[in-house]
Amino acid sequence: MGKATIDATDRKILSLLIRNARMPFLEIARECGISGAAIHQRVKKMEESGVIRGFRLEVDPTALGYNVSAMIGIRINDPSMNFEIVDGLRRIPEVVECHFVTGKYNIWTRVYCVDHEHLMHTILDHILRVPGVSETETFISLSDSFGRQVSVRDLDQ
Amino acid sequence: MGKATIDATDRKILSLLIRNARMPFLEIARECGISGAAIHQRVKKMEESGVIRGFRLEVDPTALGYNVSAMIGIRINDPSMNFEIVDGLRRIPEVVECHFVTGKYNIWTRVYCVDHEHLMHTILDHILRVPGVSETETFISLSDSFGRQVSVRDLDQ
DNA sequence: ATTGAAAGAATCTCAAC
DNA sequence: GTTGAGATTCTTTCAAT
Repeated sequence: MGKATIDATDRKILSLLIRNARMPFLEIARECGISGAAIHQRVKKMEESGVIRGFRLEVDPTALGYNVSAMIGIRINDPSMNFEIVDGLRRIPEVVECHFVTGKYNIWTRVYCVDHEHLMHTILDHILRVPGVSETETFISLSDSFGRQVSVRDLDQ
Repeated sequence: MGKATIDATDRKILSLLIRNARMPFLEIARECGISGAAIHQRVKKMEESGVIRGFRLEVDPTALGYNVSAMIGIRINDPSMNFEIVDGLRRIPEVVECHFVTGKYNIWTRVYCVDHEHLMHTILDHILRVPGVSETETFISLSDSFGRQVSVRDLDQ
């Protein structure tokens, strides 16, 4: 478990909100067998403690015109510039994810682009021009098979 | 743009809901300068057309006890088994993302585990035992620098 | 598509346990 | 932590434009 203490009721609340983040607290209350006020209080507490990072809309990228997605492994030539490099990547709107990783790449990113030309432009004119970035390797995503949240079952059992 | 037609008002609605998926429709209505009923109707339409995939709670995985995340590139030995392999991966709860990609890996996944032992167990006893999977390469995520949705600005302009 | 109106439902706070 | 009650606000539908 993490630093914040999460009980079975909290886990049930989380699992319901993961399915539908707009589920009314009163409906959650009926599912959990406690009052709406208690749900309200527990959700607020989990927001404050950081267990809940936010309520997000999931949008189909293709509906917004983003038809190409790719994973890009990045090697950097100066480990002391980590934060500057991430900041540089953050300024590129096509880059939607960024992680430091172990192994042959130093940074792993995911980008969304309109088409292949846009992807090429994003890599050559933006990612490779971030100071400190030395090489990239691109894996074009042919289809998203699935994406979901971590499971909320009780790991302590 | 995608198949569904999205105008500037829809984009504004999406950008507000991406920030906070529980934002009341009446508040969105005030921001957009149209009625709550119109927002309600537009959101419902975007849900039906698939532009909106869902309203999701974003949870901090470490709060649930998942302290290790990794990207895993997978090579498969039988391209005709694609769907069976994805189904096999879907049955592993630790696998939260799965995409077909071009390049040296055929499938790219992301996993969340409690610790390194759990990660090793997940790879050796679950992922590598999915029929059709031949090799894996693991990149442990040292830290998530950022993660966000695609930008909703108008690409047509 | 958008609107206002109206009924029903939900949110949020609070004093009390 | 939990509760019920109450004031406020939101959701949802619908007939009309």
